[in-house]
Amino acid sequence: MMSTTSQTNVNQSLLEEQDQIPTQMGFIPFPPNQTFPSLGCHQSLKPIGAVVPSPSSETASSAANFAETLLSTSIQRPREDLTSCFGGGGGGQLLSLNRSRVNSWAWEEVTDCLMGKKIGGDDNHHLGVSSMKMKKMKARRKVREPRFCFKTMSDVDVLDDGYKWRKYGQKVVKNTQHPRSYYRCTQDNCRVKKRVERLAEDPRMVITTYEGRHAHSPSNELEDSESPFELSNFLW
DNA sequence: CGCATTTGACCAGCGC
DNA sequence: GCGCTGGTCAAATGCG
Repeated sequence: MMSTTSQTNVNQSLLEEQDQIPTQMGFIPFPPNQTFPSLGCHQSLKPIGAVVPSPSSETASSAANFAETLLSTSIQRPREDLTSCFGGGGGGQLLSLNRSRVNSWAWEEVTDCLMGKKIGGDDNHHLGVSSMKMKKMKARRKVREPRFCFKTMSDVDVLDDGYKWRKYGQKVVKNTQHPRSYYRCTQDNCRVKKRVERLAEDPRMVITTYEGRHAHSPSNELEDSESPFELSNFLW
């Protein structure tokens, strides 16, 4: 457990660190005193902000809507507040507006997601082994899912979010001392992935990035009395 | 023995 | 065109 004072300090330091978020996504700080029950967080886990694909000015309001959808399941936050986080309120410079070519796909698809479109159709299942492998190799670069990530103050790397994950890779990325871990949802028809890494500047901070939508409910029936319903809402 | 994790290799995308 | 980097695969290994 950490005090409110130290949590505030963390939030302040985060505002300085936002430009160093690896994916250069937008950052939405959570209210210091709020917990994030829909993530199934333990008390030791302190989500302090969410990161979404960096919005351009014309899509800032959509980003706010997106974030609102994600966050409204567990915390109450005025819409105007969110909008200001994305620069829509003027002076709310709480995120990096760099929209690199690398993550532009993510931003566009998040927008598609907001519009209710289905993305990432998965019909390439019946292929010969070698060609399938090649298809996979190519597809894995082209087919991208909407992403959402957040920072968490935690001793443990992997959040207990109610879903079962299988680790499929680990990589030391440039300019970081801590390896990035890659996880995939263990459900057969679920293609959701997540990446977990620690901030180089502050190893106490864990950045978890979710990619894709869950096509099922959380695997473990949460004894958590909070609200499994909210959980499924949040993690798609 | 079955499942999860580790880890080296491979590939595609990107910048120069 | 080449080298670097991130993301993924899959065989090897570990663990219950």
